[in-house]
Amino acid sequence: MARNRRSSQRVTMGEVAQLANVSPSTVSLYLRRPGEVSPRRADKIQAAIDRLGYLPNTMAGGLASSRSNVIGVLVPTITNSFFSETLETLERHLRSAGYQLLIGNTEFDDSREEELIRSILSWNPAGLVLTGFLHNRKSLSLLAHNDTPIVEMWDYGQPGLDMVVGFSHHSCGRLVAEHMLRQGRRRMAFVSTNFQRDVRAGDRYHGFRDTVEAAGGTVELRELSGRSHAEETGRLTQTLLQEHPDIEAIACSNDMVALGVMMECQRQHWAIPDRIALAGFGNLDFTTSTVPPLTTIEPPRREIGQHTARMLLSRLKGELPESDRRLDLGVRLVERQSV
Amino acid sequence: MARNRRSSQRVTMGEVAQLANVSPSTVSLYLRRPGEVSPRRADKIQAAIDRLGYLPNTMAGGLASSRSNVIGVLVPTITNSFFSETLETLERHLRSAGYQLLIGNTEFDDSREEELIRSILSWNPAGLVLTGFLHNRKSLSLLAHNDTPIVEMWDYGQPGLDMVVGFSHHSCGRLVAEHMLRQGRRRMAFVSTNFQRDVRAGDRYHGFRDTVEAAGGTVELRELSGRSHAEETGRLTQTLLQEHPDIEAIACSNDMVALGVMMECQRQHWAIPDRIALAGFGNLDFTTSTVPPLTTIEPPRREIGQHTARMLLSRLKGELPESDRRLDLGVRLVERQSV
DNA sequence: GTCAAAAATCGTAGCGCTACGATTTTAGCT
DNA sequence: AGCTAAAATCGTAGCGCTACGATTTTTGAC
Repeated sequence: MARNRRSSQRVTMGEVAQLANVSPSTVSLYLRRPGEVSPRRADKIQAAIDRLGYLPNTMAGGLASSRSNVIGVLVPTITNSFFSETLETLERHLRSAGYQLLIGNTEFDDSREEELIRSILSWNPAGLVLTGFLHNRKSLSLLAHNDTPIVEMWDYGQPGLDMVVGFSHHSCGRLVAEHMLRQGRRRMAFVSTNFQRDVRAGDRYHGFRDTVEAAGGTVELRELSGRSHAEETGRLTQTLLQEHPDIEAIACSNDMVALGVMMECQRQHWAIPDRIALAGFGNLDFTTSTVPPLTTIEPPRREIGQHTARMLLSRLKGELPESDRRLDLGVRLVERQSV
Repeated sequence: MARNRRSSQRVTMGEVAQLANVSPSTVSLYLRRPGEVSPRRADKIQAAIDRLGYLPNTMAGGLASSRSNVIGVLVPTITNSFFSETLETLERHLRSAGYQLLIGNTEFDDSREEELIRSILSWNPAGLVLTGFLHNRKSLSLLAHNDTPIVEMWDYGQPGLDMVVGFSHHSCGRLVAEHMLRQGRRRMAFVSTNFQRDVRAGDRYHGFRDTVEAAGGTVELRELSGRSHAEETGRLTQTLLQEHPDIEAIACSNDMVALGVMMECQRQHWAIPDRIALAGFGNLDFTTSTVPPLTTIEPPRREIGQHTARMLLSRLKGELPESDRRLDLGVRLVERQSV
């Protein structure tokens, strides 16, 4: 059944034109602006398209128009509901506007990010979405030589390259700290994924520590070696509370870490929140189901996707004023029973 | 600073050639097969590329060679560690072989899948990766008129369109059932996400029910209205156990559902596993941290990605015999303390 | 019926690159 | 030095489409 040599793309616009008895230009026009073709031809063209199973060749179109419907998106990892929900929303909004997402995984590594930026720019994308403000020197130079619209998302508070949609991670830390202080806690700890890996976790820590210390409290820091891992988190929690048995509250860089801490507390029979208050970050699905339900920070995951899409789209239409290129979506403390 | 009208792609291969004092063909050759260019020119060309910040235009290249380095991947949702881990692995393996992933979200909707297939085929992709065997009529016809290599992943046991990498969901159900039967349970229930939405959850249910009933047990089915939602799961569990207080074991279509059930059991003081045995599917991160840790099925998430990539790559090199186009990776029961 | 204006259609010239055969250069002999 | 084979380089002709100005057809006022 394998008909041709290779190239799955067989039917061309010219063949459609021939069958419909019009010129290729008319077919092209019909595809791009159907309203400008007379109904009679439009029907014949559509019939020919259906009959032949014609699919336009995106590359040829993109080359000829020197525009592309590609938007590149780089996230540290898609294995993480933070970014995957943003991606899903972003995808939905951009696709309905006719754009195609090219997704890349930086794995929290800026030289990988550079490689991906290079690869995506070679598609001549209509836009580019990056996570955070941290890019290496070469990436910055690549982007500087390029007038592609760029959104930096999931952070806020630095100038940024072009457009910014996110929230302040420092505020997240502050919010948790204020809540714990309000509950009368003073001796705190912060258990975190690795700062090297995730700079934004570092920002949350600083917001937490600054607020606690300003109120006369203390913060003990524990950093995991990599991403959150239940076993390591358990061990870390155990030694933390052996060394500092007076700790009254633990803030975590994210909900997975908080879950690890919570399970260790259950094993050790340290009651939450009576003996130890606990808070996370992310408001992941399971946080409503733990016992007790986890107090956490709700980051605007889907909103980031939605507003990134909106900004990019209006920017591409050339109607986004300079003043609207920066958006702080803020965060919300979700008060449950763990603090 | 905005120099040109539009088109972020400014420097062409011709300009590089001019600066390096060679013809454009030589630059092209250098980029594609560097070994065939003399070291002297190679250096000059590389210098020119660096100096001008040249980035090749993927679309032009793709059009000219009528090949593309694009591989389309369709998953039901990326907001789910099942698929996102497969995607991450797939991405890593394929990118290192020079391919670019075009990811689409079908949202468990086959007309959306069709639209995405159309959109991806218009890129003239080198390969296509789909989730499962269920595709609508038009999708099948699109694919039939097209000799793009296709992998259907995350399932096994049907003929498939071309290549298949996955495991049997029926076996997952059977494995859980056998384990529960071994523990002496007979009156069972299955709490599931919606079958309409996720056909594979239905297969797991059938595997479970068939095995239990063959051993003389009973299975009560409860289906959620959509994706797993902690609150609805809790309600469903409560009424299930009111109506059938003799139930001794609950199998769930996935770990999130199992977590919802577990939390409801805790609220109602039904001891797990003494009063009720519980099992999930997926072996998600949190399953080691629950109390008690959850018995579940480990699907080969990363292996699917890895073998899909391997198969696709060797197929693209034309060296994958017909006999190696189908791979059952199997699953493993992870015995913890909930059953 | 005639004619100008508007609408519809068409032809041509690329977009930036690759494939491949033609041509030039180099290397290795005698 | 002269010659041949191999290696390196180049020129040309597209890939399938879009942009845009030129041409043809239609419309409707008189």
